[in-house]
Amino acid sequence: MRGAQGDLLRLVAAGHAESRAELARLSGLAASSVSLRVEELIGSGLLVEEGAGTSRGGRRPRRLRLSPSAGLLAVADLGAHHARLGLLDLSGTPLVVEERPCDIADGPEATIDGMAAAFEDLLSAHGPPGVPLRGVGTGIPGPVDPATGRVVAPSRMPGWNNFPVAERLGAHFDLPVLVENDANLMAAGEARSWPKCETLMVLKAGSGIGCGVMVNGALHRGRGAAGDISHVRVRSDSSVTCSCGHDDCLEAYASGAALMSVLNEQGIPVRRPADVVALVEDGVPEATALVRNAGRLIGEVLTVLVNFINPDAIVVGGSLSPAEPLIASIRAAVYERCLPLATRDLEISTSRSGPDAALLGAGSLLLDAVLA
Amino acid sequence: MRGAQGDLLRLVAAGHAESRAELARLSGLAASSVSLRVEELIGSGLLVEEGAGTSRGGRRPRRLRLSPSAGLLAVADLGAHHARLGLLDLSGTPLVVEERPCDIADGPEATIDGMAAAFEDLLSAHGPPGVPLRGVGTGIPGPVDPATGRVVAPSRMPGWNNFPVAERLGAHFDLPVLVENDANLMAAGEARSWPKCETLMVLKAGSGIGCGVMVNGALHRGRGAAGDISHVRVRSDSSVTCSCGHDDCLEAYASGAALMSVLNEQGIPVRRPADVVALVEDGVPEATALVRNAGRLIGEVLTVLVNFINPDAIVVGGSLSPAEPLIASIRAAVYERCLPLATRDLEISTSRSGPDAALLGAGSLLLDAVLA
DNA sequence: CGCCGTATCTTCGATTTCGAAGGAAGATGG
DNA sequence: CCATCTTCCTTCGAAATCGAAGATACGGCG
Repeated sequence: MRGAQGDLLRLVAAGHAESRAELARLSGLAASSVSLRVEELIGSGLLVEEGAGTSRGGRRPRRLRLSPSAGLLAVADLGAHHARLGLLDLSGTPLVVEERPCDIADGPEATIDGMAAAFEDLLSAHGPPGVPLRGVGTGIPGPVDPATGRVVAPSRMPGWNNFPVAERLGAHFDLPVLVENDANLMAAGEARSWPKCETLMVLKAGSGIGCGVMVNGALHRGRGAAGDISHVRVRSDSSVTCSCGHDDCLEAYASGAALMSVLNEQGIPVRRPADVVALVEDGVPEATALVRNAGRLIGEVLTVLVNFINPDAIVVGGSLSPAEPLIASIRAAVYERCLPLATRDLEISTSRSGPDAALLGAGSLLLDAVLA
Repeated sequence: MRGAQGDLLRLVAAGHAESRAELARLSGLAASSVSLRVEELIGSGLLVEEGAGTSRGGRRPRRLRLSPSAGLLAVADLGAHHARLGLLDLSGTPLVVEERPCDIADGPEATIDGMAAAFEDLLSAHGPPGVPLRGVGTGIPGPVDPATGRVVAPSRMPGWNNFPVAERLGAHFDLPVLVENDANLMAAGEARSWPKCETLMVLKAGSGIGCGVMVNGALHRGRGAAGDISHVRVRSDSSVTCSCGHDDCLEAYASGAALMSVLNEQGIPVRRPADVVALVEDGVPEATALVRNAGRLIGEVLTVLVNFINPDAIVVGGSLSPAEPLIASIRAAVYERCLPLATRDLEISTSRSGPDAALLGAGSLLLDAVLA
C-alpha cells in the first residue's frame, strides 16, 4: 500500500479516476504499467471491478472502485456541545453518521476517551466484519499545530491549551491519526465537491468564525493558524473588547456567540446558533438586522482576502449559514468592493457537501496518511 | 531537455542541488540513474563538473554547475519611467544588468519593441558568442492574465488595457516568453534567497503598492490579480476617492504616488519615490510622518493577511523600502495586532536579493518554461 | 448489417530504473 | 599513522517500466 501503488489507489479513492485509462492519464504511468498494477491491487482485494462506465466514443471503460472491504476510517467533528461521528470507507463514502452530545468543557481527556469509545460503538454496530479500521481523525474547534497534533491557544476551549489530542487518540488505536482544525476539515471536504477550483475558501460561521483555504488541491496550513479571520479588526462605531485582548475583533461582532449574547440581552432567548437562524426565518427584525450586520462585517474582511488570494469560490458553511441574509450581505460586500478581475467568475454559495463536510474532509486528509 | 532530464537540470539551475548525491536525494531517483543521466547531460554540454565541494564527513562531492554556454535568458522589469534589463545564464546568475529610461505612457507597442531592441543590444554587447538565447521575460507594473500574457485593467498604465504583451514580445523572439506582474516577479526572486520559507509574502512599495505570494515554492496567481492589496479599504478620518472609484483605498494613502502628491501640495518638491526616501533620511518631519502613516496603514492590511496566510516571512521591497520608518511601522502594526501563533517566527525584513529581485524572479520562472 | 473511427485494455520485447555491493576519497580519533 | 566511519560515486545483474502493436468493445453511418 505504499508509493506508486498507493498513488493509484489514491486517485481512485479520491474520485479522480474511475478506469485504467484515466489512471494512466492522471498518474503519468504507461497504460500497460497501470494495467499490471491494477491487476495486483484487485488480486490483493483492495480494488474491485464494477460494471462498465459510459463510452466516450469507443470501448467503454471498466469501472474501478475501492473494495468496500479495503478498510474503514473513523472520523469525528467536535463542536462545543456536540460531536458528529462517522465511519467512512476508504473512498470517503459514509457508512454511518451520527451526532452525540458531548461537552468540550469536560476537558480533553474525557472528551477524547469518550470519542474513542464512541468509535468502538460505531464499529461494532455498523462495521462490516473483517473490514479493518485503517485510520482515525477528528476536527477541533480551535487552532491545531499540524506537526504535533496539539491544540494551541484555543479561545473557546478552556483546559485544552497545548493538549496532545493526536497522542491521546492514538493511544486507543495503533493507526494513523489526524487532528485538524474544524474549518480546515470543512475546506478539505468541500474541495471534493468543487473539482475545478484551484483555490477555494471555506468560511465556517457557527458559534465562532473559522476559515479554511485549499490551494491547488492541498490544504494551506501555514504555521498552524492559517485561515484565522476571527480576530481581524473591523470598522465599527462602538468599541468591544474581544477575549483575545484586542478591540473590535470580527468575532466579537459577527460570531454566533456574539449574536446570541446580544439577542439574550434584548430579552430574546436563544441557546444555539440554529435558534438565531430560526428567528431570522420567522422574520424577527432584531435577529435579521444582527445577522445582516454580521454578514456585512464578514464580507468586508473577505474583501481583503479575495483581492489577495483570488479564490475560485467561497463556500459558506456552519450552523449560521442557512440564514439567507448572512450570505446575501456577504455577497453584497464582496461584489461591491472587490476588484472586477477577482470577482468575475467568483462563486459565493452555501455548502455542496452538506453537514458532513468536515467528516468528508477528515476522510480525505486521512486517506493521504493511510496510503502514504 | 525535457522530462526527467529537465528535472535534474532544474534542480541544479535553481541552486537546490550541487552534486549527484543531492540530485538523487531531491529527485527521488536512484543514485545510479542520476549518475547515468548526469553523464549524458555533461556529454551534451549542458552541465559541467567544477571542482569539489566541501565534505560532510565523507568523500567530497564533485560539484555540478550549469554550463555557461547552456543558454541565456533576457529579462526586464518595466517601471513607470524606466526599465531594468538584464541577461542571465540558465542558473539565474546575471551577466549584465542595466537601467534604461523608458516611459510606459508611450504605449505598449513602442515600449515592447524598444525592449526587444534593448535585448538585442545587450546580446550583441555582452552575450558570449555561440551561446543561444533560450527565453525572454518581463515584469509589468499592473495585473497580468497568466494564461494569455495580456495586461488586464491596469490602474496606472493608460493605453495598455488588454494589450497582448506576451504575443508582441514573442513576435521578436521565437522562444518561451514570460509576462508577469512585477510584484509577483519580486516574490519569485526573493524566494530563492529564503529557501526554508514555505510561505513568503513580498510587498513592493514604490509608486504603487503590490504584493506577491509564494506558497510551497510556487507563485500563487489566483485568476491573475492575486496579491493585489492596493484597493483595500483602510480606516481613515478623511475620505479620499481612489482612481478605482472606491473610497479610502490603501493606494490612495500609502503608495509612493500618494505620498509624493501630498508632499508636492505642501510645497516640498519630489519627483520619484527615492526623493521621498531621501527626505526621510534628511529628517524632514513632513516626509517622515507621511511615511510612518503609510507603514501603519500597510501594516494594518498585512495584519489580516498574516493571520490568514501565516507566512514564514514578509519581505518589503520597492523604491520606498529603504525608508526605515516604513518597515518599522509595518512591523509594529503586524506584531501588535496579529495572533501570537502567526507572528511567533515571522520575519519582516527588507530584500535579500537586492534591486535585481524581479529580474532574478523572471529568470526563475522562465527556467521552468525553458526546461519544460 | 458491416465498415470505420475511437477509446479501452493487453501482450511482449526493448529500455530504463533500481538497488545491493563495492570502490574511491575524505574525516575522525586513538 | 592506521583503523574506522561517513559520504560520494560507479558497476552490474534484477526488476520495473515503457511503448508500439494488437486485441477488444462500442457508437455512428451509409
